[in-house]
Amino acid sequence: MEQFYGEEMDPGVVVPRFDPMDVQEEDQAGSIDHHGLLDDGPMSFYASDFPPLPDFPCMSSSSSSSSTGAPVKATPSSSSSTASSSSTSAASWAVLRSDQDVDRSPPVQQSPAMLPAAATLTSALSSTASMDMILRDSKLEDTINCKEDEEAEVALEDCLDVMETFGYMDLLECNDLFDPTSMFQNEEPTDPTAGAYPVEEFQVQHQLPQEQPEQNFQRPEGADSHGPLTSAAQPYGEEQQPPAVVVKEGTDEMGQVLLEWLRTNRDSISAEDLRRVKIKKATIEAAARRLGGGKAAMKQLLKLILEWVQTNHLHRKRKEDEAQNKLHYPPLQDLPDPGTFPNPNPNMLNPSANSFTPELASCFPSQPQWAASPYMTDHSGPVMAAPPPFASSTVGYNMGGDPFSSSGDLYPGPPGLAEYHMLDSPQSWPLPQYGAMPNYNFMAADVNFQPPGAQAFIGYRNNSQYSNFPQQYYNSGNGERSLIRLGSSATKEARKKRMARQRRLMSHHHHRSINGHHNSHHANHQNGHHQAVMAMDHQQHARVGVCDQPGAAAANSGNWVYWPAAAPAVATPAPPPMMSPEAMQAHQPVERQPAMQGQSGQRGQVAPDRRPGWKPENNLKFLLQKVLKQSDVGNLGRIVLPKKEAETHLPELEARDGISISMEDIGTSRIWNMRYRFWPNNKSRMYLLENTDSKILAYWYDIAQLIRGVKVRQPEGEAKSNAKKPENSKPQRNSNLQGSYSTTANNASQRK
DNA sequence: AATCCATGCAGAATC
DNA sequence: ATTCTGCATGGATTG
Repeated sequence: MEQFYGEEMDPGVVVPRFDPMDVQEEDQAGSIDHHGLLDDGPMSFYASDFPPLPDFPCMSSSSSSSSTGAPVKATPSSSSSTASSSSTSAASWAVLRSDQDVDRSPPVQQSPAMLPAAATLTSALSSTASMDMILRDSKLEDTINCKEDEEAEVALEDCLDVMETFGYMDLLECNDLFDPTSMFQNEEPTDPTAGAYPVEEFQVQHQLPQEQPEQNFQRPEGADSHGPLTSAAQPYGEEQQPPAVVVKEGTDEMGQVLLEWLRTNRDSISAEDLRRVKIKKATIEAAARRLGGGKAAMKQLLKLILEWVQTNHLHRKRKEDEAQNKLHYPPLQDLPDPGTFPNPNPNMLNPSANSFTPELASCFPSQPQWAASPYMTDHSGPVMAAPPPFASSTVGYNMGGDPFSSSGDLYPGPPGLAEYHMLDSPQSWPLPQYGAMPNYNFMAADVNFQPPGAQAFIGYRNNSQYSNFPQQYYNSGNGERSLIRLGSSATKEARKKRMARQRRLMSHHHHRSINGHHNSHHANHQNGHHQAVMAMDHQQHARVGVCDQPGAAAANSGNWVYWPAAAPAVATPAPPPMMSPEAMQAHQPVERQPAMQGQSGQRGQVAPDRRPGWKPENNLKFLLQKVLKQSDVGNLGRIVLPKKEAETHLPELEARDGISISMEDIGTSRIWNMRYRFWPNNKSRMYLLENTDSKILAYWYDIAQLIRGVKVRQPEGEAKSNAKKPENSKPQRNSNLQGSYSTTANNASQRK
């Protein structure tokens, strides 16, 4: 549910009830035109993710009909939102993407030996998702040059953005993988269509002594001899000619870059290292396009890739060295015991394989974020839903800045290496893992992690739900197995950086809208002009959001809902973890984010809708929405739901007492327990969402926060017993929802 | 006319 | 006395 109110309105003006039909186009256009923020900041995805209000297929009649007064003229105004949500969302998105791609990706053509590195790459690329995607080529160059001044710092973050872009792009959406090891293939490219993928133009071949006489790649011992590098990575001793770089016509510059890089790093980078790097062609293409396209872009991209390879490799080597000397160092923390619990991806427990050493990531200052992700313990907090057994030990990174939780303070600080878990590779989360974690509550902070399959969530209990986040067991030290949420960008340092930059950006935007925001905010609060949205993915995750801006209703053909409470236009610093709602409200930026289409977009293009916020949300299925009425926001703690939408998209209710639903706050990971029920009304029903007490609503209003509900699966047996029976001739129910709700109230006696 | 739904209000439950 | 729960009413909307 979200609040809507006009922005940049004069103080004290009573905000007419929002009529999304009147503002959608202008709002969108205005937002885009005036702010040009489509590509800015991780926060932007909030707005972007939400289709326009009128486009919701289930737009409650009350929403439009209840509009009173003159339609709010959409002003290309500012919007606000908590930075926390965006941060967390963005951070989690990478996880989602990474895992989500598991499903989509056909069996990756990787040899087992390649998996770690490939996974590392994938995760590393993806794990930058929490960063902005501002990309400026000039700054990228600065990044590559590793400038140290402040401007360079920004540039470096932009560099990260580039890498982030990699992650955002279809890393694994198609089968075509760019294999850097192809650079070491000794045969000429045979595929005439290879030219379609510029990167493939790089070909490193043997025997071009005139170009690369001194190259001497040492093949690591024990390295497998198969794979694309087979011929290229043949052991060659000092007397052998090393692989040489063959620069095809038209790729001289890139070839030179590669050659130079090879020369520079020949002592630290082996062919084996390169062979392990696999990037999808589509990703390369997309990244190149994002960099401006053309050879220059490819050159930059190559630099980035090579830098990454170098960094990763150096880090790994360093870890290996540390491993050799580990007896000299006491363990920082209890390391997960791979033997204690199955870990589908040993890399998850191998920081060296999945993380970067910050100090080594000289040219990628953001990499420490990738590596040092101290996944914060995500406490469910004193919410309606009792913390599940493992909630307190659930570890995750939460930038949410939940004013009601201490999640922000749970930031564990520099954790031991055991907690430096990089994003896992798509391969890291096979289906069985989900089934193996019943009753673990996992608080998703923001973005959906799309589990490999719906069946993976079978067995969830009430109030004990998996978030759509990848998770990883680890030994908490007390014998309990805990879950590590695989997030990204979790270091304090990284957060400081982001916040610093976001402050700068905020200062740029804040002045334009702060007055209008607050005034309108309160006005709407008083008038109950809020927008309620429920959405869920096609499996078991539901969301309830509160939006306070009509602007979210930009023209859009989206068919799912991810409604921005008040998406900031730019990267916004996460509010202090313990910030009070009031403080958070004041803290909010007020730039309104244009709603953007969430599903369209061409592969490889870094279109707005391809940005991190969208993809995960594509899994959401619209449920319903309504403009909250005064009675909805009163102290009765109940919201009347549109009957049609409720019956269509929500589980059919056998008993009037309905079922309980756990909704997750997207920004805070807080779980709200609500009850979905109905009242008999004449010959019909009234569907309500109860337990939406004033505290929750106030919370929503104050921070304009999006509430996401994560539906709870009930145990299989219970789910079966509660299998919905057709009642009368109700509209077809969403079968996907069945079993996703607990039915604690189903057995409640009818009161009359 | 049928239906939806916002909300007032009565009765029950609780403090 | 206050709060909670649930029903009933009537305006608004839809067909």
